[in-house]
Amino acid sequence: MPETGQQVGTRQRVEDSAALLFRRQGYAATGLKQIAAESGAAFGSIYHFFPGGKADLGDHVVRRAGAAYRDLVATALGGDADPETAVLSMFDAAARALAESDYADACPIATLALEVASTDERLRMATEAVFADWVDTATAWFGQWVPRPADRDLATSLIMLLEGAFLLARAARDPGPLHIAGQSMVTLLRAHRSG
Amino acid sequence: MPETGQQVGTRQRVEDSAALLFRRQGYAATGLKQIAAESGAAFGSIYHFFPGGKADLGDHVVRRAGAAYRDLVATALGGDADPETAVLSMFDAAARALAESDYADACPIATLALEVASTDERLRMATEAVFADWVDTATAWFGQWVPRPADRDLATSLIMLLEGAFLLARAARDPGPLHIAGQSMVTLLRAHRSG
DNA sequence: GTCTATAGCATGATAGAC
DNA sequence: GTCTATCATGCTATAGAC
Repeated sequence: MPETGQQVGTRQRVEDSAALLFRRQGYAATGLKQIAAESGAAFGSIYHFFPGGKADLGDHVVRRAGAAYRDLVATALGGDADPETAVLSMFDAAARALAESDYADACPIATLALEVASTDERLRMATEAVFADWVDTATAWFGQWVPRPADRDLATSLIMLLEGAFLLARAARDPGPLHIAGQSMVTLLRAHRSG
Repeated sequence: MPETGQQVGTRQRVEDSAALLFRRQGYAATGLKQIAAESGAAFGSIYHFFPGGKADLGDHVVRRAGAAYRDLVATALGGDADPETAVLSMFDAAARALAESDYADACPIATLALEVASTDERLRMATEAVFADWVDTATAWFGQWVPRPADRDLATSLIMLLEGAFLLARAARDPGPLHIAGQSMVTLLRAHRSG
């Protein structure tokens, strides 16, 4: 079934709306009826595309949004030749996007990940796979300038600082933490390049 | 009404159970009936002590658990004379506590903070106040060895690394991120002391 | 594939007996 | 202060017409 024209199918509209709502208000607080209303899909269509119900939809959304955000961050990092400048501009871009969305669009899966970590093993494993993918991607990027195993430690610290900064920035409605995180990341990179 | 003996009142049992459940499964997924059952209190007692209902209870729990966790971290940091050793042992203690709770007890307010950041202004402000209090406390601690304004940047990075590490560690059921975060924090501290 | 209706069960909140 | 019953509403999930 080839896509004719740029029309967006019902399934994708459902996934997009679910991703947006899970990101902004979390998994438990988002109802399937709200997703149906937001996406313009009939309630029954959700169960047509995701027979396993909410958990099935959540699993798909986590993996799809996770891959998309990895590409977004990889693009933000890859544009520059100097790694320190690239790191700073990536955190700046994240800060700008967060403020422009009225502090709603931070990490697409962090809220859900914390909610399900101790309550839903299937969704927990989906978030684990996404974070591992992000760390792998960042490890390969840092590997251009830093030897093992420091590349992986830097990559893990990058994700941790970004996630922690998103948390503080959303709670305070202030982009400041993201800029501090960027500076700290530059300091860590310098220490590992000279050391 | 003086406390006679070490009996724990109904109000505190409700707060304790709510704090535990909010921490492990989040705010939206935790029902008042579950809190009543867990604490052994009658359902109506919750509304007796918290007339504003769930939001009222959540606000109290966030501030109380936030202050308790600040004291816990401050104690973990303050025990040692050497700041680098103190930072490492604090992250080690956090890793141990997390693993021993089967990756359930990480930050007491992070899940709730992300859930309410864009949906409940009163609770968002409660989490903002708690994080600001933590950063202030850590800033004063770093101020013993590092001049302004680096003390505040280090304090913010400490909280961000701790929160990001908790997220990755819970998702992967692995304490590794907390140890990497501790090492990165030591690197940041060294850079600011020599620089 | 789309859409509606509804079952079965939870929720937050309230009223009122004791 | 404690406890129970209940209301109105929401949820996930299912069944079945079209």
